[in-house]
Amino acid sequence: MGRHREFDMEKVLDAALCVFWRKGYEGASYADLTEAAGVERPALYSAFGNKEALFRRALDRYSERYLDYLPEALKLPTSRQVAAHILYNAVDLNTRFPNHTGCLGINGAVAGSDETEPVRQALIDFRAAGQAQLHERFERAKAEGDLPETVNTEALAAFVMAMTHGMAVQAKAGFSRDMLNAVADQALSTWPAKSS
Amino acid sequence: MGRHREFDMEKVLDAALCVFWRKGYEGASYADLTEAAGVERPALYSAFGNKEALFRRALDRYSERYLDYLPEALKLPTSRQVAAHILYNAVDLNTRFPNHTGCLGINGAVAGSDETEPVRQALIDFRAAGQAQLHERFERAKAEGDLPETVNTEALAAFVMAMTHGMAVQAKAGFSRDMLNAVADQALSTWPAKSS
DNA sequence: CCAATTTCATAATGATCGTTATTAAACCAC
DNA sequence: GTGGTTTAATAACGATCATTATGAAATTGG
Repeated sequence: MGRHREFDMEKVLDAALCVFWRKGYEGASYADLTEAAGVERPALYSAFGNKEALFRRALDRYSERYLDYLPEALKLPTSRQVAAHILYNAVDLNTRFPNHTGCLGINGAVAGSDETEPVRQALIDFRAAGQAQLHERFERAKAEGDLPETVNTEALAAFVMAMTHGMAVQAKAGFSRDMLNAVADQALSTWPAKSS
Repeated sequence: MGRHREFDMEKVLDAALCVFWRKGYEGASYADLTEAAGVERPALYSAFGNKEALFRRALDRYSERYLDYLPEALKLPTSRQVAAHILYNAVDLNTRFPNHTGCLGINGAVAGSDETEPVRQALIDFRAAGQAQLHERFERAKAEGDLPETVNTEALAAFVMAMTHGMAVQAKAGFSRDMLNAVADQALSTWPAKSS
């Protein structure tokens, strides 16, 4: 019994996601969030809890809705294809929406006040999870002979992630899609080949 | 005439720089700044102006005190040495101080509220200036035959900068110096050789 | 030594922050 | 329909934000 909820929680979450994506965790105020969502403050609190909980829900939704290219990439046959798929899709995602360029995993919080520390750590974990999957995939590639025995797969995964982070910063700075694709080309230009 | 200033402006500026370096522009409050500097609020305002002006002064000082490796790098004989000098020195700077890891150019502001927009833009310009110098140096390298005629020097400069940005994010996330050096190794292994 | 001037420290400014009482409206079971 | 329950909207909460009056302390020129 009781009154029915009048708003669509998914739409509200999408609106909040866009605000966080654009302004980051600390830069997004409840005034921004409620305006974007078209809902009053208490509705956000009753539906999602506090700001940190809302951000975590938005981050989850970000994974589900926009990062499907990551599991896709891991299924590709060669490590180079995996990396290329990730980098070019990251460029696409980082430049597709003029209202929120870059990546939530970076824009969300790189540095901030002590109060934002749990969110900053959540984003560190979020990025580390992607890197771990990539690392694992590269280990498999090494076992399959797709990568040389000498390669440092952990560093290689960190390198690919560093590229996505760096391009996300550049996308947020207004770099064009073409420019970022050229940067990705460069990153892939001499992928470690199985020498001998 | 009049009373003398009792604090050292350079030391106060250094203290403010460390706070911004650690918490970013938006995450650094005057409570943080005054505590670190050991001076009261009105002293900061009378000496530097408002928060934005203080940040800009801190950014200038950051360039002078910590980014001397950039002009050093540009003087090196080959483009590969230039890039290597930049990347390894960036790793060193990003991991040298446990209290403020990463890079002010990134930690300062990637995303934020609308109020922080001028500072965000100043950091974009700051990073663009470094990239432009690098681009120019690579153009010279091409003219000297150090780089192939076919290379996209703008994308190459953007690639090196993307690496520094990405590694700065990772340094702020707690990556070790050794790990980041391995990432830099990887970035340089993709360096374009003058084929044939 | 006095007057003018500058810096200092204390404390207050209005605004905005994230978070909730509070009350009216809408719904279901009975 | 009526009572119990959930949501909606208004408005307020204390805390903190960046910024600044205010007045005492300190210094120099006359």
